[in-house]
Amino acid sequence: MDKAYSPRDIEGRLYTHWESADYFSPRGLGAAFCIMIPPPNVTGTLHMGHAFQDTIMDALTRQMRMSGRNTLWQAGMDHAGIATQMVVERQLNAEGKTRHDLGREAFVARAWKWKGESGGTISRQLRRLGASLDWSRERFTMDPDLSAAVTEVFVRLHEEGLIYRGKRLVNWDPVLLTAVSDLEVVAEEEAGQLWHLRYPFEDGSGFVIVATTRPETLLGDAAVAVNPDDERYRKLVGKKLRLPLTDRLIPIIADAYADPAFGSGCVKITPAHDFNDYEVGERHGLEKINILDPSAHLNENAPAKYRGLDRFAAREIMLADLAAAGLIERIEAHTHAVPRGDRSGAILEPYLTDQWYVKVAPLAAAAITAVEAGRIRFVPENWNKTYYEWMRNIKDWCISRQLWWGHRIPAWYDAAGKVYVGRSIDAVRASNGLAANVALTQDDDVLDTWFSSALWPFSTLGWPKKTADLATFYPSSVLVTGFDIIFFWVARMIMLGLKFMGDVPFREVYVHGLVRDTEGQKMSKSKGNVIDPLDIVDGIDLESLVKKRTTGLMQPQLAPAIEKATRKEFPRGIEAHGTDALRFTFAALATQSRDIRFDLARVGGYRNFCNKLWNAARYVTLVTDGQDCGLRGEVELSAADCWIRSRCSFAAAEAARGFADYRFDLAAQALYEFTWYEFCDWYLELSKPILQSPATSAAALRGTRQTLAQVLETILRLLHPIMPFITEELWTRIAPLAGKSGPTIMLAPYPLASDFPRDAAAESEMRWVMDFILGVRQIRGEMDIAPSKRFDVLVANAGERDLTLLKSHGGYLERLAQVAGIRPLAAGEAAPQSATALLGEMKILVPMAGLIDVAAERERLGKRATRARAELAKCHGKLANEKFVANAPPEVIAQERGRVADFERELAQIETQLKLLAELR
RNA sequence: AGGCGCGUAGCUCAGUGGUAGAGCAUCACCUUGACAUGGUGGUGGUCGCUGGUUCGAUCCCAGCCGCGCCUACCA
Repeated sequence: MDKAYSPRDIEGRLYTHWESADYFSPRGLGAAFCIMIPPPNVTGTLHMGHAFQDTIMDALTRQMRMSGRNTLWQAGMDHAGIATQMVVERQLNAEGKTRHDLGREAFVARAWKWKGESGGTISRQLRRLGASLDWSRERFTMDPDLSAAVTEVFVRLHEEGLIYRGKRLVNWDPVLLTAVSDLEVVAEEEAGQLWHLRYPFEDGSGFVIVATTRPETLLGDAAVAVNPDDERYRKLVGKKLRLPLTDRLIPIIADAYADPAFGSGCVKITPAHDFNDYEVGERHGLEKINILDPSAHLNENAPAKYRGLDRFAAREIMLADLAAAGLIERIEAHTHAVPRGDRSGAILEPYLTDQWYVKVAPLAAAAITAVEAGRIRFVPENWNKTYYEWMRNIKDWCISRQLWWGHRIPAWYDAAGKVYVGRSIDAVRASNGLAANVALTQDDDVLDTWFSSALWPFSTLGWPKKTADLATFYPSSVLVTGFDIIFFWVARMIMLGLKFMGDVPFREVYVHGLVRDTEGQKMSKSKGNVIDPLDIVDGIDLESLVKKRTTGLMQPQLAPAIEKATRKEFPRGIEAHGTDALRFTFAALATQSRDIRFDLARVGGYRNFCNKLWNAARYVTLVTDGQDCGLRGEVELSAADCWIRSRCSFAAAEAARGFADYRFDLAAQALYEFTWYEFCDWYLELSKPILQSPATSAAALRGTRQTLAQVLETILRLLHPIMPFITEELWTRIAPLAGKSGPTIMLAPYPLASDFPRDAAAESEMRWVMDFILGVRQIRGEMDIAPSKRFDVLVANAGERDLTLLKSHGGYLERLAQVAGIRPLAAGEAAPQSATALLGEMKILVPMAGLIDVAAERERLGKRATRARAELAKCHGKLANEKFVANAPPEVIAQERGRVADFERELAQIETQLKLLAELR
């Protein structure tokens, strides 16, 4: 074995082996366990969020697979309507073309071609991460059978009246030229202005003042509203106003929507361009005057002067005209939320169009009940509040998109514009008695990507066919997701799963935090703080990293700042850490927190852990390979052997608990600590004196060798879900030594706490041994005695147990404490001038002659005395409090009394010692 | 405006109604025969602030300060 762990050499080889051996497919005899991967965008590349999430899913999947469950991690990808279409359009733009130059059919063909080229990227990256997805079942949301599921759901919902088509205001993206759902709107506070405009009375007797942030919309005004309770304006209701810049007259109406406290108390009502105004317009039967075309240029309903102008150009000219007419009362600075499209970044317009909607309320009611009844459990549980909050206020879902890439809406129109919904054009003709010669044209729109995503838990398993897979794997066991898509995806899967499968799509939803950079910033290309997870795995030099971060920016002017920050943060680029170290880091970072600040230093620490494990295995191999490991023959276990076996049982319990509670951080920590601090730091060292002593019996040799191999083999299995590669590599070497066999660690059983016996006696015995060693080390460390310096240690005041333990463990003590010899003081023998450590009643003495400076030892003891006195005072304070003694549970009081005794003894001994030092000076 | 969350060592984070922990960083010593990606021993915290409940609060409750996220928004 090499001296250092080198991940690069093994990762690719092992993954290929696993996949070709078909280890990822369901095979366990136990109950089904299923996770549906949140399908990544087909043309996407792996980012830190994916890597984190997929590590968690893989860890769960591997742990369950090892535990004998019939385990499926469903693979697949999403067609990502808008995102993919934008990418392909950008490619076309680079060629100087638009999608309209190609036409729909050719454009869609081009998108498929791009899917074919780029669609493999992310699955290759997932393989690098060690993700044990069942690739043989990989699905794509636009596969024929998944598309059929989409159509089926659409048609059935339509038949039940839960999908309808209607003309109403939607959030319109004038750049992408499509409607988007409420969820795709991001409203950010932006600095703007509030224009206070004068609307003159028809009779010229004055004016009212209205305020607006979008003055150009006045061309679509249908009224001005005042509050019915507003004394100032009550008399004006019904009067007519002359709408500026037009020749139209609009009425003053009374509506509670107008807030008397805001501005003048008068509000302009533009039913076709504002969601609130739309409602007011409906109440008052106002005309909806649409003044914009789809690209947000003013249309034929605007006065000729402004017609054809972009909304913002028109605004400037109109403001100038208003100013010239003396109709601007004042202008004030005003910050307000501006709605932008989450993909395009364009300012959205409320726009009057025909769209398809899902009537959500009935679906939401069942979905709320499912969570309330505990049929779905959120982890951490608090997320159900967020879920309820949204579900109880949910509005109808606009599902049509004016795009070309996606599932075409299964609706056809005849010449008269009558709409027919059906599974196919033939089905439509058949069920409506339409002859073949009746012209039908299909709806041009496609469905929101999230519509097909919502079906993912059952469409991937063959629905609407009643398949064996559906029977086995639906509902899936757990959904692993970020809170950012609870509304987009989780809620909709629950609604449609309940509707079409009659059961929840998953039993639990594990909601993890979002990966951010060290500063807590969201990682994004434009911020230039993105880290490619595979660059952590393979390493990347600084120049390549700078280049990666600064090319292809939407705003190239940011490049210098990004370059500077990158050079500062990673002066030497990023070292290679290997997949396992990255995965372990993700597991360790998987706390319940919402934000996960990614810290590269931590990966370094866990890379070291990999190396530690590697070298532990190297040692175990060295001392056991070719030796008798007790697989046959008599075996005798030492106290140390029993101790580490007992500790291993605890570690297995901790790991199991961590996995069961989705506390991967705690599982990772428990395994890290057991492996490093107990197995490596102590047990491997304890094994050396045993294995090297000529006095050790053959049975005891077998016992220790067997324990080394068995505990290490168990550690490997415990760690495998988090660190699949190194554990597999080492397991193939270690398993035979531990008497285990099998083709792969992947299918070896996950360890149980009951695999090793708990042994309280051995634990207490070894506690004594370790405390002894620590006591001597502490003196050595604090007294600056060179590690190479051997000295004799005396013990005083040793009890019977101390003497027994001293006798049986002398070998460890001398070796691990690096001392020449240990001997109890004879009866009546005077202790030489010594530095001391305490172990219960017993004193450990390190004679000072030639080793220790009196002043230094006095200082050291003084420090300890101070600490002990402070603790003692606290304990005394508590015990002096009558109420404490009266109310605290007896075991707490007993514990407190015990502490008093301990500290008092320690203090007394320290003081004796100090006095001794003073006398001998 | 409503909802949710956070504030613990220099940094990133665990944690518990009764001795405050880890990783990284830091200091000292050490090329000991698994590992310098290592070993040994240290340094470092009035657990955001103020009250309350309690025998006892970093933990529970209330208020405040600071920070963040989500939802809905006054034109």
